[in-house]
Amino acid sequence: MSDKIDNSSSHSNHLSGKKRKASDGNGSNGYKKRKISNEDEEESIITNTKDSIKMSGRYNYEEDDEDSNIKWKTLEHHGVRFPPFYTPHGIAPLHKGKPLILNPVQEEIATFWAQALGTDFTEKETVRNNFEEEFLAVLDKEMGVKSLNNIDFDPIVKHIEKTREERNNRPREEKKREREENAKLDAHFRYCIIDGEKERVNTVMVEPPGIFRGRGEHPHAGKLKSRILPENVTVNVGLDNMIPKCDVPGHAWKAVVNNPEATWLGQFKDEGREKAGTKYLFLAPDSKIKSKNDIMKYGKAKKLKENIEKIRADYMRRMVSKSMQEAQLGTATYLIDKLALRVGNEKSEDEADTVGCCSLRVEHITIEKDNKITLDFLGKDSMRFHQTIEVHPLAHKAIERFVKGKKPEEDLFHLINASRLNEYLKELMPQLSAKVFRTYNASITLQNELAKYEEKPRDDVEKKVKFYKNANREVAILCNHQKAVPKNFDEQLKRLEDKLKEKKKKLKELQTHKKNLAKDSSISKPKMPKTSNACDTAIKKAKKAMETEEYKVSEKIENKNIALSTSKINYMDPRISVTWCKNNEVPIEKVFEKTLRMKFAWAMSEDLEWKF
DNA sequence: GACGTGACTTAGGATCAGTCAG
DNA sequence: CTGACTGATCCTAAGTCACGTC
Repeated sequence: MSDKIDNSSSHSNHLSGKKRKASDGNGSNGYKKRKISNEDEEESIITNTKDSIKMSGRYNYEEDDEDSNIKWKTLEHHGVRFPPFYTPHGIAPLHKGKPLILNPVQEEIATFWAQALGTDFTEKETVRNNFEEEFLAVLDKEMGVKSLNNIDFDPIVKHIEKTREERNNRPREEKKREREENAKLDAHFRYCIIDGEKERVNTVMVEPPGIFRGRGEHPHAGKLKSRILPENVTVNVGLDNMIPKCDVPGHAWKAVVNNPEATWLGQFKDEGREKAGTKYLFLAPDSKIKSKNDIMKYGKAKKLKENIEKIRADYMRRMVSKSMQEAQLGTATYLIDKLALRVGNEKSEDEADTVGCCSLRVEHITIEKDNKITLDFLGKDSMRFHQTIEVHPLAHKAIERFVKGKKPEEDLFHLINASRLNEYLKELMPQLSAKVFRTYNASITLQNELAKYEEKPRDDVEKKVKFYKNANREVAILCNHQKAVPKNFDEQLKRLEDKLKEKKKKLKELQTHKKNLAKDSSISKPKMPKTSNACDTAIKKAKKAMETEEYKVSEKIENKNIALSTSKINYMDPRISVTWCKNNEVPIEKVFEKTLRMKFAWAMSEDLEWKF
């Protein structure tokens, strides 16, 4: 196979596979399907229909107009990687004390379970029931297994532990070699050529089989994810580009399509799981396409900023409308704006019960006195939102009106939904949708917080970075970005606090020593400065060390369950950070790690005067 | 409108790799 | 040299939103 993509950015016309030939015929449902004459195999090439397909298979790119959906003209890549097939270990679990001999398919599934054992996950009733149902279904009837509880997976667990140990204990060299080999394989799939440019691909491997782990109380947690084979995978390739070779022997892609209206290189679906959606393999965040989308996203948020007064006035007006539906639109928009809530699309019974603004139920809200309300619900990823907030008196009144006479399980905003709300937002500003408020509010919060910084000449970079992180934290809190408290948080904190105590003690000692020295300059103590001047220097240093520790402790506490990274990656316009850093002489790498600097390369050279 | 779904962004946790103190 | 810690990267679930269909 050609390695052109791997090691050069030059155009490759020699990617593996066969060059596609001209097309014929029309197909169905959104794609145009064509057969290619070919000696030994049939390949169907599917081309996106919509408008362009009118032109019998070739796009006339010159005619692309502004609002065309075409995302690229040429796209060439090596397809997708598959995880290795399962190698049976032959260890039998015990069924009622007797070895249960499994075939490789059964054994693989038993091993998934054994791998998960020992965690809370496998103790959940839903998980056990789902897994039991699926596992028993693949066992042979004659085995007579009636319950998961009758199977002892311990032999497999032991085996897994042993192999893990062995793998860990391999010589350093061998591990390194394996890593390098893997990196090489990865590199083969890691890049594509899109519109003549070499770009990184974000994900190159399809998901391995295993046990589905939903978040929160997911009704399907514990079900099986089946092995994805090339027959489940569709690849998207430029019409005149090489078709990636399917290098799993004896297998072939489900389809090869030419869909320049989409940016994915590959997509796959676990046909065994009805409710599972299509998964995609996309480009990396530093790619042109992703960057362009990001720029547009922040552009929209900035536009919202310019119109925010007008928009707020509008939804406040609606909030008091006689029409209940209008009032709900206004109030929901108010909450989305004020609390940075997500819009809240409807969800099915087959998902965890989480909500956003439009799907809030009466049971999620408590009306308090003094214009306050308490919101308590599970949002995306089953993250809890629990806050008591003072709202505008009119909002308070409106909410009282919506709640009246409803049962706890009824919708707070029963006359609207996410798409109705977004429709309304479109009237206010073209392209406006609910999520733009989150981007806007995150960005404006960061900017306002950072603007509070008045440089004290003596502030060093460390202090400035601390200030930045505090601003970042405000945004994370606004967006309710949380993380699990680390398992041994208390120990870790204690260790830090001990260290701080030590530094404090050290400082005290130095200070007393200095006083003593002043009384009697002949005093000499081991490891202590000899002169008053030397004391001053040492004290200064010790103070600094103490402050650093102090900061570590407070950061640890303040970030206990707050995730700063999500807002950095997705919400705060990077130009705010870039310009603040430049204006305050903070090296950008102190606040943006390497991947962020790559993702936001487009923002790195922004003018000092730029404002969100 | 309700509903399904395609394509994309957003999300937290797991894992990996490098670092640092003991 | 080792084990704990940390930051970066990987993984994939879970949202949003537009669009087509009925």
